[in-house]
Amino acid sequence: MNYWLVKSEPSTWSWDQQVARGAKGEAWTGVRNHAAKLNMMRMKKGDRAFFYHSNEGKEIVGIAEIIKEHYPDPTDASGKFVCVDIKAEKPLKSPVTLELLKHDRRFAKMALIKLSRLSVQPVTADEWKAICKLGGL
DNA sequence: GCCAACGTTGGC
DNA sequence: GCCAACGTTGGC
Repeated sequence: MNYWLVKSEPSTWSWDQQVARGAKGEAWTGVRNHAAKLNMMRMKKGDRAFFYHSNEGKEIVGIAEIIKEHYPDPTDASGKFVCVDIKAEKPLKSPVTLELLKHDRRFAKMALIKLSRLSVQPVTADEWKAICKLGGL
């Protein structure tokens, strides 16, 4: 299984809204960046992704599961970009903030720290485990 | 195909 | 609200 991190501004699409969608999940649309697109194309059904709130909160709030692999983004008229479907799996017991990650050397290589604008990014198994632990899981 | 101008993201 | 980083666009 591979691990990922996806970002959303809570004012646009929040973890609570994701949870409210339940098992049917929601299409993760609107990504218009090729690096992020390539990451989405590498996602497999059953992969897990951290759900990060950018701008407001700036913290990882939950874990989502990829339930449908990439297909053309219906919100993209050009047809060049893709989306995947994800569903909320479970929240972190305590959110893990960007502040915390920045001050822990284990996460210094994460795209979240180094490439702050990349909205869909890979997470290593080690990073995944460490963040789950920090989040109380 | 280069590069300046411009737009967007997202932390601060 | 500012600005750094970085992606995209368009003139040449």
